[in-house]
Amino acid sequence: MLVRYPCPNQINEANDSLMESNYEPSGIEQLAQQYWDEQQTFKAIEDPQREKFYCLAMFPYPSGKLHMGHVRNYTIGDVIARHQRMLGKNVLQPMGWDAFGLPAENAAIKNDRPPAEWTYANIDEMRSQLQLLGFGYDWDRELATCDPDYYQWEQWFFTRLMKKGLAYKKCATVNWDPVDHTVLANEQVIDGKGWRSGAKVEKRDIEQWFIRITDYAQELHDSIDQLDGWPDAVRTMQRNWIGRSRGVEMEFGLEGCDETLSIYTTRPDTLMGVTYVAVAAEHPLARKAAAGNPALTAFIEECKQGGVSEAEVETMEKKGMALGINALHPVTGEAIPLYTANFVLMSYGSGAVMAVPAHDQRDWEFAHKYGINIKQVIFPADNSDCGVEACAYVKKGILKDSGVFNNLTSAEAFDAVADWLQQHDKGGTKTNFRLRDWGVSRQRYWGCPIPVVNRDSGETIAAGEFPVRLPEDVHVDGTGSPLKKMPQFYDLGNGDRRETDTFDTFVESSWYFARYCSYDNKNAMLDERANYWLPVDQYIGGIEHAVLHLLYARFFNKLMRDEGLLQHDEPFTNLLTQGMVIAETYYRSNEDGSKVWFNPADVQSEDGTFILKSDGEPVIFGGIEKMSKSKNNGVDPQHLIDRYGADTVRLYTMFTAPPDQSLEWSDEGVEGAYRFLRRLWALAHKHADSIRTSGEKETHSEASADIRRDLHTVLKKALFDYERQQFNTVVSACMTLVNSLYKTEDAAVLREGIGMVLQLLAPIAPHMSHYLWRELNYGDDILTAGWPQVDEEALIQQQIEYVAQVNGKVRSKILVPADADQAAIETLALQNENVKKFIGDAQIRKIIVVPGRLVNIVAPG
RNA sequence: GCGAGAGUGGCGGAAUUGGUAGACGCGCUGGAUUUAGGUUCCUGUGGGGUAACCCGUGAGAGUUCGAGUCUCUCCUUUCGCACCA
Repeated sequence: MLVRYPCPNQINEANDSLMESNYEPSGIEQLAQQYWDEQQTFKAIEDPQREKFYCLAMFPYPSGKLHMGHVRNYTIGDVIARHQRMLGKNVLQPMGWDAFGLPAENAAIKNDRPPAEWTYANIDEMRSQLQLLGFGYDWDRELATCDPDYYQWEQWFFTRLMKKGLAYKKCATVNWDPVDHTVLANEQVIDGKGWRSGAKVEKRDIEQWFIRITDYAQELHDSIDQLDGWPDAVRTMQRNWIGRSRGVEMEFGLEGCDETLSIYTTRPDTLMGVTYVAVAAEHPLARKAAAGNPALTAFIEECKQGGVSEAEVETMEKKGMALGINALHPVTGEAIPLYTANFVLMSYGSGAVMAVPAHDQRDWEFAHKYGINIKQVIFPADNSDCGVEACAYVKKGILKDSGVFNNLTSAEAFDAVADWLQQHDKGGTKTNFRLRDWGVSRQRYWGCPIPVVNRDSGETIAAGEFPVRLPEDVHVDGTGSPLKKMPQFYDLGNGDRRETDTFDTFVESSWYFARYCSYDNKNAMLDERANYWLPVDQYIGGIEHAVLHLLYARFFNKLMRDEGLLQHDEPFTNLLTQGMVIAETYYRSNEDGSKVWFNPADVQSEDGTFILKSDGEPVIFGGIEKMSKSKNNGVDPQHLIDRYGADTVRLYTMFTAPPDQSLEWSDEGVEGAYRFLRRLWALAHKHADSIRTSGEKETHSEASADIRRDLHTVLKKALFDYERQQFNTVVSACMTLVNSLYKTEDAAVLREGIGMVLQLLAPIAPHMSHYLWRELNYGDDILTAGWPQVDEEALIQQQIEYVAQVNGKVRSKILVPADADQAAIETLALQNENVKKFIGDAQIRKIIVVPGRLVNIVAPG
């Protein structure tokens, strides 16, 4: 009997062996998963004697069903985890749920169902889909961020930060929907209007909690240098986001009052060219000036409109209005007009900027629009012509018309201006960061309650007991957080009111990687096990998280370290940023300009146009976009698993594109992946008997030696590609191996080659690899069978084919004995007829030999 | 607006990192098997040319014996921009 364990789908087959039938994935996938289950293969146990490997893919938001982006993300993670396991490491690969967030509230409004219920149902559905795909998770460690056992530690930790002064309250600007009376996320602001009400969104300042990430800006910036396992693009983006800059901070006086206005600039060399100062519309100076000035009042009202996102603020039309008050230049004492402008945000720095139109393009455009003076003070060092009539001169140079700073270079002027300000007690140099403190308050229900109590006296105190439990039985109607309507939640008596804001969900995702290590600890946030597993050896997730999530997680790691909970400085040693899964989009326009999107599966191409299968009428091609519900271009992984099995889905996502590039969906491509697995299955089936009984390296004819050289050459490349995580070419290599093996009948070579393919494929298509490994008598468990090794002797060849070039162009190919020296190679090349022909009468200037590759004869004619 | 990427056959992509451009797969051509369709197997497949050869990696310049790869300019496109996750 060949079947070692029962298979429910195959019991009615006439033959007992699955090997005798066509490739039928569901049976072998169930068997393999059952085996891993029984063996507890993926249960992670701390063992200081073994080298650990912590492999983590970013946990999903439980939005409903798994989508292809998830499948891709978790397949990459599982391939890496299984590969490391086969290399002998003690692997931890956990899974959990980033379960708080806005979509649950939207679904609650739509379906009149509490967010908790919806979330837990989604988690159940998605968990079973992940299990179908055969991912090797230690499910004992599963966590959900909406579980009080999880978020109580976050609440406890926040109160520790409060005690250290690392958490504090201040005013910040939010998007306000004046009709729904609710705060909107940037995502909910569409063209400056609320997404549900359609009302024009306003800016509003409210009190919120912040965490002092700026206290760690320097360390977060400097330790990027240590992250050499991260893509350069991500490191650069983080560096730019933190935005360390050296500049000067100074005080501008105000005409007719004792107060001063603090302003920071990275270009103090242009200080003598300042011709106006702009403040935010919410700035006290602007409000004061607006009293009794209807035009200015109206303008300030207008500035309140629109959203708060930086992209929106930076791309809108720049507008301003003079306040009729003057600032005083810190050096000359000259009166400088004050403006209020819509692009200056109150919650940004001091809410005021100095403007030098001659040397900053945005200031230049603003000055032109409002007829403000433009004063050039920087000139090119080489005296070349550079007027500022057409645009600002933004380069550095020599100072003129700058009083005591005349004739200095920009660099010299930087220090001279800073010194002057310092001596006159008006400012000095300052290192600044673009990074702002992290606002963590959200005026939403489905999140972790911020564990503080507001007292009648205005005092705010930390909660004393954890968890501060979020009530789950609620009704959400879209007009603000239900918590605000629940005295049983917030009213603590004696005028004490529990905070009804919740945390930004980025707080939960900033420390989950550590909690997996101490998942069952009821008494502490983390324990010693965290120091065994951390840092995460391989982190995998979308490039869209390059800045925010990854920066916050790095920050939290350092906070936890400084609380004594962890030892290491950085949470993620290696980072792989996977690309998106994209597909074609098709639509029809409605009369009102809105679009109806059709799923690509329902569209077919006919004579270069696209038609909907159901009605035969044309649809418009909308480009290739990220798979999404809104564009209706998603592919349901469940259908694919049902039809082709998990191995085909996994193989396809690995084969179609390298992990870090976007993956364009193709139904034909899935067929191709399925075809390859069938071809491998058929090859194994054809030779099953001889493979089972063959020893390795028994008979080797010359033809077999050639095939073995091909096999090991391809294996060498595949092992290299595993190391650099380029899995698409690993799959290519497996296809090449199978193609080669179809050309031999040598049982020993077949046994060696098929074993090689199964091992290379074990991380990618684990079910079939597991099954065939046992069926063909290679061993009990392919995961514990080690990792294939290249036989260097098999690679040796007597003659090497060289490319013969003349002047860099390929003219011929020559066979060269493997031990030939440079002179012999040159001679062979020069003897070649075609090479001779192309040299002709020209004089040979140089001959370049690249060992093992090519010879290039330089003979320009 | 600011920051970071990406452009290679009909399509997805490869090129051992400056050394034969197009591996592997999809699609397509022709053939075999099949009652037929499907499956499977074999063959060919960047463009031009009878051929010798010539031209080809978004466009244009540059460095080099040699450039898809390095440098500069431009074009197109994707991602992020602090309350989507």
